[in-house]
Amino acid sequence: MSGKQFSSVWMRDPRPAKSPGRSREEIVRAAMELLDAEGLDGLSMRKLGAKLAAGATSVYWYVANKHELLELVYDEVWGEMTVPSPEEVTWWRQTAGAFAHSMRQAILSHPWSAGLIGRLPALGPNALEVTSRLTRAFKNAGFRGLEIDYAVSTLTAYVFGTTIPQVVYNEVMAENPLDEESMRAVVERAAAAHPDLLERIRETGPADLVETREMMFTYGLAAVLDGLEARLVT
Amino acid sequence: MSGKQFSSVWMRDPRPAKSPGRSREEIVRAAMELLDAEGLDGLSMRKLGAKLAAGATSVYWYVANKHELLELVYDEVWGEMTVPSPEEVTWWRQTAGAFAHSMRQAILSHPWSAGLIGRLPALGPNALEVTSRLTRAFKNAGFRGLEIDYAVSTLTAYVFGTTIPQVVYNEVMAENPLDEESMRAVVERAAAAHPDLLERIRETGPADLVETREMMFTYGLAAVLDGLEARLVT
DNA sequence: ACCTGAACACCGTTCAAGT
DNA sequence: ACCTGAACACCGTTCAAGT
Repeated sequence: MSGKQFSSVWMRDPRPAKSPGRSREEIVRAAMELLDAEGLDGLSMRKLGAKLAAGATSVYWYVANKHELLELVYDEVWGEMTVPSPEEVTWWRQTAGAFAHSMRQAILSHPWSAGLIGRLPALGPNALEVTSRLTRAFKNAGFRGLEIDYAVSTLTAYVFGTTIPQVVYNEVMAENPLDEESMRAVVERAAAAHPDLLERIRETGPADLVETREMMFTYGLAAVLDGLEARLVT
Repeated sequence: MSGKQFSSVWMRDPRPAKSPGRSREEIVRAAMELLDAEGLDGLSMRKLGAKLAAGATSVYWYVANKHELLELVYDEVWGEMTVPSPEEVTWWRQTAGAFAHSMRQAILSHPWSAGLIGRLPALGPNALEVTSRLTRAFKNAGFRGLEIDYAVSTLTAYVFGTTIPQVVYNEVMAENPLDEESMRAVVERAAAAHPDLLERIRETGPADLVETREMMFTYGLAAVLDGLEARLVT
């Protein structure tokens, strides 16, 4: 396949970290600032070095390569997702719903993460923590055995699957100098061969409205949770 | 945000295409072969030129830049997804299920597409065709207004969300020289702080078995369709 | 232990020049 | 109309050398 070796950061022991010089945390923080400001393509090892007021290659002392660095920042995004504790919330649907919204929010806050999801495994400590808490929540709800896994992956799949396209859409809109009207003209021209789509677009209105997006997300989420609940009752 | 201009291929008129020299189709085909063989990082404009027995930059005559080329190959993946016609299939769940499986299969057949999903909009003719057919299918099923959009996006979200992590997982496994047992050791070490996850892993067994994956996909799909159906009946 | 600079092998893209 | 090669401005990464 893609010849290069992989080797995740999470599969090797980290540096001793004596602390006199820079730290891994500092580097990760700087990388995230660069990413938030300039997007995925805006992050280069050289720019990162410059931002740290260091030589272009000093980052390599703390991180084996760029791939590892991306794994680290990706896990930071997982760190912004929250799963309420059983003490805070009693109904499992409330737990699942709160998590889903926080996951969506984390990705929207760091749009570059959408470009990472298809390339990095979610194996960092934060990702594991989130998965673990979700697992416990579904177990407490009464799910058993494989159904726990089904529930967890169906829920996260829904959030990924709805949020990623939205991030992409946001970027197209942001980077295109088209005003709203001519944008719509382009879309309609593209959809001209598909009257059904045209009808949908006309009826929906501008799909970039925040509330519309939020509503669609919440509605689909309810459908997914309903489907899971049906399995729970059976 | 990410300073660069965007401008999708689908938003500008294509070259006249007189046909004496190379063609856009030929280029797209060669690019896909390169991608299938070497993955996303294996595709460079220079290598593509070489594969076409052409100068390194001759591709630029047919395509404005690499981003456009990626949009074109991405839409080819959409071209491999199928939505059964109403004549072939009468029950909407059958249509949705057949589509979901073909979508999953298309992504698994071209793993590099997983790395594209978070970066490109699905605005090509094939993507529109698929979306249009899905829209009609849900409409025929009795969905109305916004619920059609909810249904379409919930379904595709589920497929994206489950298939992408699987592709990534496959790649980690393929590129890691770890045998199955030491791989498991790594995972268990990582999950040591999370007994719930450990239990799940132990109970599930090696998660890379094709049938296990297929089963999980089908099960979660049923849950999603149940959730949609509940909305349909109401 | 940590950081540097030079160097290597690659990129994507532009453009004047060829046919 | 199509293709080329040289050139530009960037990459990620290695490594000997510094402190």
